[in-house]
Amino acid sequence: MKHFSEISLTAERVVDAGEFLIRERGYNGFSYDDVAQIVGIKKPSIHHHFPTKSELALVIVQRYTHRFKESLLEIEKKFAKAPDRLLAYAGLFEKTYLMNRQLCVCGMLGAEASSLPENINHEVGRFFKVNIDWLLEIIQDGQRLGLLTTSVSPQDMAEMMLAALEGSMVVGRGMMTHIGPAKTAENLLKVLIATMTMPQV
Amino acid sequence: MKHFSEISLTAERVVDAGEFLIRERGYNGFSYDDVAQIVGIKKPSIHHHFPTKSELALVIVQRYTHRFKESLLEIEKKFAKAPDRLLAYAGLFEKTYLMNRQLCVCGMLGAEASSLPENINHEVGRFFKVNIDWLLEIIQDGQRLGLLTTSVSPQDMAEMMLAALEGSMVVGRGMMTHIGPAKTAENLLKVLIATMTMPQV
DNA sequence: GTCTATATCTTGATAGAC
DNA sequence: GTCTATCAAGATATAGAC
Repeated sequence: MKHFSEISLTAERVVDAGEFLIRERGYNGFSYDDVAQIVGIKKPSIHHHFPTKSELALVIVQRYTHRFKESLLEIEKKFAKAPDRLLAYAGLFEKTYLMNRQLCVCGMLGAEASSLPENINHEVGRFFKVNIDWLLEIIQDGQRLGLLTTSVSPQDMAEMMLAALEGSMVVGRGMMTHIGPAKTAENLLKVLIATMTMPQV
Repeated sequence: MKHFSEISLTAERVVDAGEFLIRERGYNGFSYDDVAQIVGIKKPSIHHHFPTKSELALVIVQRYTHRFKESLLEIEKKFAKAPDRLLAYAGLFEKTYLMNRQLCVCGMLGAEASSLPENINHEVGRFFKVNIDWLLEIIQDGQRLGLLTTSVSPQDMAEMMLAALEGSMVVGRGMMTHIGPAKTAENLLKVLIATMTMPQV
């Protein structure tokens, strides 16, 4: 199977369409014909670029993770303090969520995990690990500088943050309120910003 | 369509199987044949009880929400303080999540919303509203008594809590770590428990 | 690379006998 | 209520011409 960085222009449009459909309807909710209609070519042509659906999904997730990592580097360049970086991080999810409430590719695939090919699950796990690891570093840095509370371990805080963001999109889809990743991160940050902790009686 | 409280014994087993399959694979990930095999009758018999798939799903969500509300009342009886109630609340999700990482029915359907019949989405929205409303009351109570921080509005805190719990199951599915609703709630509570807030310099 | 044609299987759903 | 038989549609996938 080809790496996502060396595929043709048409193949890239196929991946674009596939990513959109996964965000919108999930792996079990779209077909090769849906992809074909978006790209504007026939079904067998999609198979020419990606013989099986799982191969297509795999490339979609790999490219998604790769791009996400690039965005994380940009955030580190652009923002210095942990709270600002975390807000910008939430902005990555918010960006696509604002487009018709599109889910995170791996949020959707994570939910569907039990009915997905194992190689896809593995790749989704990698995405989450990349996220947790990055958050971990940012949070450790923030705690060291006294910008974030130390009442929760960096690992736990990272997991909590990711879970809250992924969940805000899922819940937001099912409701009419304005809940979403940006708002959720903003509120979460309010309680994660370091304060002199003196438990009440 | 019959109300879930007045269906036959067999129909109830169909709903049981359907709920399990939605939690496990999602609406787009199971078929009437899957249900039939679990219940131990043939496909047309399933149609006899629930003519269409969306009707079945609707009853599943309605019963799910009803049972969830009952559990919420039990929590209020059993626990007095807001933090304890919130931990018990997370326990409701943890209970099924421990069984092979089963998702919340509405967490799954919320993710799939864009490819679901509108009446199902409406019912899923109702479930989330029930949750937010209940959390809102508990949190308001906790804040009044000084048990929970007031640095976030009750509404925002309720949404954050629900999002974090739903998300923890989605992310937990895609990873090998022990992330899940109970652990997430525990950590979230650590930063939501009221403290004398004195912002650091 | 793209197409038409086709194979094969699964899906949600119905007809009608018991 | 349950079954066998069947349907029409849609799914993933392949063969082979252009």
